[in-house]
Amino acid sequence: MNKYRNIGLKLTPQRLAILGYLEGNKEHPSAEEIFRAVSEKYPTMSFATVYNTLAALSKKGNILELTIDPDKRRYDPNTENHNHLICISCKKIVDICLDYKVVVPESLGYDFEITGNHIEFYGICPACKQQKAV
Amino acid sequence: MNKYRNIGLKLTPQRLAILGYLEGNKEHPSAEEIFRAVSEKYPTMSFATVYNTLAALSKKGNILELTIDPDKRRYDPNTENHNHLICISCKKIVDICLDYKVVVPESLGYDFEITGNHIEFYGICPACKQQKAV
DNA sequence: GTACGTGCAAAGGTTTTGCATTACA
DNA sequence: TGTAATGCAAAACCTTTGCACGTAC
Repeated sequence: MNKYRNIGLKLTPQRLAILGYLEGNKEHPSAEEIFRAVSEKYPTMSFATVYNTLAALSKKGNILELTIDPDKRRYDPNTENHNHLICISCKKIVDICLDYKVVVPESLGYDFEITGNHIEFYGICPACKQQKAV
Repeated sequence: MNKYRNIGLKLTPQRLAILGYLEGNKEHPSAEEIFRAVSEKYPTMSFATVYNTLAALSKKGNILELTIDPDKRRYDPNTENHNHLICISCKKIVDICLDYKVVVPESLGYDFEITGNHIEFYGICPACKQQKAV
C-alpha cells in the first residue's frame, strides 16, 4: 500500500480499503461491487466516495476504467498494456495479456494523435456454453 | 431500402426513417441524435420506438451497438468487420476499416467460444489538438 | 490550519417498461 | 384479422453534484 503514498491523493481509510479491494483483483468489478465489498468494513461508505476515488485513481493512472460492458463501467487495477475478453452472456471479463502491436496507418489521413488502444474480444464462456447446450 | 424487406421486421414509416437516417451514416450517432433527426419528419416519434427499433436491428445483425463512448451507446450501420478511433476529448468517432487479424491463443486456456473482436483506438482529433495548443 | 475527502440526498442523463392504441402484413 | 409496433409517461438504472461536516497532511 505504501506505493500509493506519492500519487498526490490523501490516503483516507476509505481509499485504502478501495485500493486494497482492487489490488490484484482480476474480476473487473463495477462501482457497485466495489461499494458492496468495501461497505462491509466501512458501513458509512457512500457511492460518492467510491466514484470520487475511482475517478481520482483513474485520472492519476493508477487504475483503468473499462467501457467493455455496455451496462456499467468496470474497473481494472492492472494498468499494464493488456486486452480483454468478455462473455456476451454473463459479462464475465478475463484478461488477455498480450501485446498485439496494432497501429493506425498514417495513410488513412486522420491526423489524430493516438494515445492508446484496447482490443475487446467477445465470446461465450465455458459455463454459459454448457448452459446453452442443456 | 428494399433490402430490409426480408429481415423479419415490420417496416413501419418510423423504422424506415431510422434506417434512412443511418444508411451510410459515418457519425456513429447516439439514440438521442437519431431521435432528434428522425423527429423532424415524424414529430410523434418516441424514444421507445427509437430504442425498440435499434435493439431489433442490432439483434438481427443489421446495425452495431458501440460501447466505445462511456457516456452513451452509439450506433453504426456498417456491419462489416472494422474498428474505431475515438477522440477522448470531443468523442468524435471515425472508422478504421482494416482487418487486424487478432486472435486469442488457445494456449491461454480460457476455452471461450470467440464470436468477434473490436479494436478501439484512443486519441485526440486535429480540431481538439489545435484547441489545446491555444 | 487548510485544503481536500466524506457522506447524504437529490438531481441528471440514458435506457427500459407497462399499457392502451394503432397499423403492418 | 392478428400480431407486432407505436407513443406516452413513469420508472429503473448508473453516475454526478451540492453542501455541510470531518480529517489527512
